This record gives sequence, structure tokens and C-alpha cells, in this order.
Amino acid sequence: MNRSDCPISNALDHLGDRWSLLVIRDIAFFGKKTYSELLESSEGIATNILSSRLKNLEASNIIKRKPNPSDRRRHIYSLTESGKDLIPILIEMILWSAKHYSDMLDIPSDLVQKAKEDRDALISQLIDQIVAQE
Amino acid sequence: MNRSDCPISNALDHLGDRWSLLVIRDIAFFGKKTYSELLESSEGIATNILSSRLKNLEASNIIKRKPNPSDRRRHIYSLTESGKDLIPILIEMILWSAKHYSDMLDIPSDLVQKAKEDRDALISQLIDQIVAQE
DNA sequence: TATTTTTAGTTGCAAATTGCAAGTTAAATT
DNA sequence: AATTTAACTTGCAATTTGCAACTAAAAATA
Repeated sequence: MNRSDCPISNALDHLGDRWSLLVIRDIAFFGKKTYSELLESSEGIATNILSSRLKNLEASNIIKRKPNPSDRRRHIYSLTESGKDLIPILIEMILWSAKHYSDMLDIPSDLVQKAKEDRDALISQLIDQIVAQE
Repeated sequence: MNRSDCPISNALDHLGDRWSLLVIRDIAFFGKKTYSELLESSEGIATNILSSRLKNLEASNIIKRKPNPSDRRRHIYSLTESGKDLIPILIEMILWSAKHYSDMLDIPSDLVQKAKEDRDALISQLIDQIVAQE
């Protein structure tokens, strides 16, 4: 699993594929909490891949899974502290895409503007939102 | 290639694998310029994978390849503007790993400290270094 | 000039991963 | 008691990865 002691390599060992950070996005930005909600991403993740990614992310302590007392079929997925700390990476990806692919994508302009004006405030605000819905 | 119009998904369409950002790291932080230099990464990339990633990154306009006039065997790889703009993503990955895996990794403490003190200055400085060696 | 070495790849093939479709299990609803 | 729902698992084909060996062109050496 650990290819080297480089911090960038380490991040990619945990997150370097086409799906893991989309799962984090759906939890962090779209407030998704259950398996079936996460399955409905617009990119169309397969059920076995979602299952695999959720297991990996939980093993990496990036997300956690709790039983839902009111409906024991539904498990609740949420971000750990480590998972919340991925938000700056996601924001930088949004800024990069906004700068270089704005014409072909759906850019959240107000988020981009706020990120440029006051990055730290935006990050705090997003984390507060996540904490609020826990 | 384009799974959706989401900017995060777009970034992952170009960079979402275990090797692409390591190639960018080696060019951006370690000043590597040639195929054989990039082959020597501590993570041990295979030659066919390196070849494939260099082609993809060039097709995505993230790196560019120039002939070297003084030795026409050696091609010179460098970052485009778009490639340089990936540095903030790399820095956030370093900060994330430094925060959550510091005991098991080799963290560049002075870079981390500078990133916390004055992020924008660090990014400018790193880009200046890259430009200087062009 | 002929031979060797270096650089940047390509090719072949086995192993691992991905993705689709269908099936399963436990809990909730009707 | 029967049906539906949620969260998966399983089987299998297709794609991607990774290792090892090979190649072509240019440079260095004899």
C-alpha cells in the first residue's frame, strides 16, 4: 500500500483513483449520508465499486459508518476529521478546473469567488455545515 | 473521458490515478526534465506506464514535450500554465498527509511551515523556481 | 568508420482492477 | 404473511496495470 514516504504519494495511496474523492465530494458538498444516496452520483458509480471504496475509505479513517437507530437497514456514512481536512484539496481541484475548463463545466461561481476572496473562511464555513448536519 | 460537468470530476478525469500527480510532483518539486529522470522516482513507475501517463498529460495540456537541440535523444518535459496551476493541489496533499500521517512519512517541515504562514507566497516562489529553470 | 552505449520508448503477456448484471440478506412496510 | 427496500455480494467479461524483454535512433567511443 505505501509506495514511499513522500506525503504526496501517501495521499495518492489513499485517494488516487477516479472514485474516492467523488464519494468525499458527495458527503462533503451534497450532504449524502447513505449507500443509496451515494449510488446516485451523476458519474454513475457501480455498486461493487462503491462498496469497495467505502471500505477502503473507512479503513483509512477518512469516513466512518454508523448504524441508523431509526432504520437499521440504513447505515450513515460521514467524514472523520481526516476526511473533513480533504476539503482544501477539493477546493483546489474546483479552482483548477474553473480556471482551465470553465467553458465545458458547470462551475459553482459563488463558491469560486468566495474561495478567492477568503479561502480560510470558506473552508471553515463548509466544515461548519458538515458538522451542523451530523 | 468526461464523466460529468462537475469540476472535481473533471480534475479526476485528468489526474485521478496513482501516477499522474507523481509525475507532476517530480517535474514541479524535483526539477526532473527527461524520461529517464522521471523513471527513477522512488515509487518505481514502469516504463510503459510512464509513457502512457506522459502522453495523457500532454494530451490534457498539463505538460509539454520539447526536443533538446544539444542531444536529440533527450526530450525535455515541462509544465504548461495549467500544469503549474496544479501546485496548490499538491501543497494541500502535503499538508493533509503532514497533519494525519506525520509519524510515518518524510515531511518537508520548512515547506509545511511556509505554507501555513504564507500560502500564496510559497506558491509564487515555487512557480518562480520552475520558470527559472526553463 | 565501426562498434558500443545511451535514451526513449514499444511489445507481449500475466495479474489485478473495473464495471455490468443478477442475486442475496436483513429489516421495514403493507 | 407477503412485499418492498437498503445495502450490499457474486460471477464474469473487459480494461488497465505491471513486469520483462525488445527496438530504434542518436551519441559516444574505439
